[in-house]
Parts: sequence; C-alpha cells; structure tokens
Amino acid sequence: MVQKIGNSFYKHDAETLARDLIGAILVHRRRGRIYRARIVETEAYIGPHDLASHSSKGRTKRTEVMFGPAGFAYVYLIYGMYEMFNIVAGKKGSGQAVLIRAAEPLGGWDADLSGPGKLTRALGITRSMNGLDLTGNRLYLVPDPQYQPRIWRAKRIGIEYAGKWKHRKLRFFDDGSAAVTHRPSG
DNA sequence: GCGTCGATGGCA
DNA sequence: GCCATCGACGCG
Repeated sequence: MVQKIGNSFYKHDAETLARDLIGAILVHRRRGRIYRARIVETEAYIGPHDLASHSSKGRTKRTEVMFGPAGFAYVYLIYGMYEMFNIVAGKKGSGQAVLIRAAEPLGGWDADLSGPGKLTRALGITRSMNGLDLTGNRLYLVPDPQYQPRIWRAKRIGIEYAGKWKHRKLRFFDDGSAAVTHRPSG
C-alpha cells in the first residue's frame, strides 16, 4: 500500500505543487468503487496578485476555500455546466491553488480525462466536495516515484482577460501523454 | 483539421 | 455580463 500524499506536500507554493503533481495518482473512492488516474496536466494560480486567479477577486463566498489551508479541494462551476477541480496550495491565507486539467485512467478503467470538465465528470467530482480534506479517505493523491514524466510548461488556458499574466508559463504537462490539452505547436 | 458558436447557471 | 469548457457544425 503506497503512502498517501500528506499535508506538508501541499504547503509548497502553487507553481511548485503544480509541477510536482505531474505523474502523481489521483484516487477517488466512490460508491464502493475505486477510481485511479495519473495526473498529466496542471495549472498554477499563484495568489491574489495573479489576475487569472479567482483569489484576485478577494475573499468571497466562492473563494473562501482558496484562502484556507493547503491540501483541500476547491471545486467550482464554470460556464453553467462544468466543475473544475483544484487543490489549495501554499500557506494559509495566500490564495493559491492548482487546477487539475487532465489525467489518464489507471487500473483497467477506461475514460476520457482530457480536459478539466471531462475529468471531473468522469471521476464524479462535484461542488459538493468543495472544501474536502485531500488527506482523508475519499479523494486523495498518491505519489508514483517509478513513473518519470517528461515535464514541459506552457501558458495557461482560457485566461485572455488576465493582462500580462496570460503570458506566464504556469501550466505544466507530461509530454508523453496523449491526454494533454492545447499542446503548444512550437 | 481548424475556426466559430451556443449551451447554461453562478457570481460579483 | 462575464466565465480556469466542451462538442457540434461548417467548411472544401
């Protein structure tokens, strides 16, 4: 039985966490079944000064979890129909999170997890899990040191409004994965 | 293969 | 009035 990723890991800043989560395994225990998937694409939202980050709007009902302690799920609805799964990062109050954008199913289970909306839908992650402790037994991560991803970085997706922040390479992905979205052509 | 567009609801 | 998305549709 592999050790679950613990709280100290999540306390790293969002940029570090986003990179370090590439290749890790997401586990969801749901209705007596267990779903595992290898994370292959993430994005870092690095604090209130980052105009692409929801925390730049300040503390609101929605962003409250982002300003809480690291290692909790931040799940929100976008475009009226897609749930986005994030992991709160950094020191408590720093307003950082990592968006999980794509993964590959593991363990004989087949699904298309190529995109943040598709991933949450297939894994059954919903807003009811907003604020869930990821060191618990329902939704958690485990490291896979045997797996060696080829990590690249690129601009984040869908944040054209964010001024200079839209250029920052805060998206990380495993170049060896076919599930990666918006692969840069250069 | 690529660009465009509509769905759909919570949020400030 | 947006929006950390997705899939359908029309090209030629």
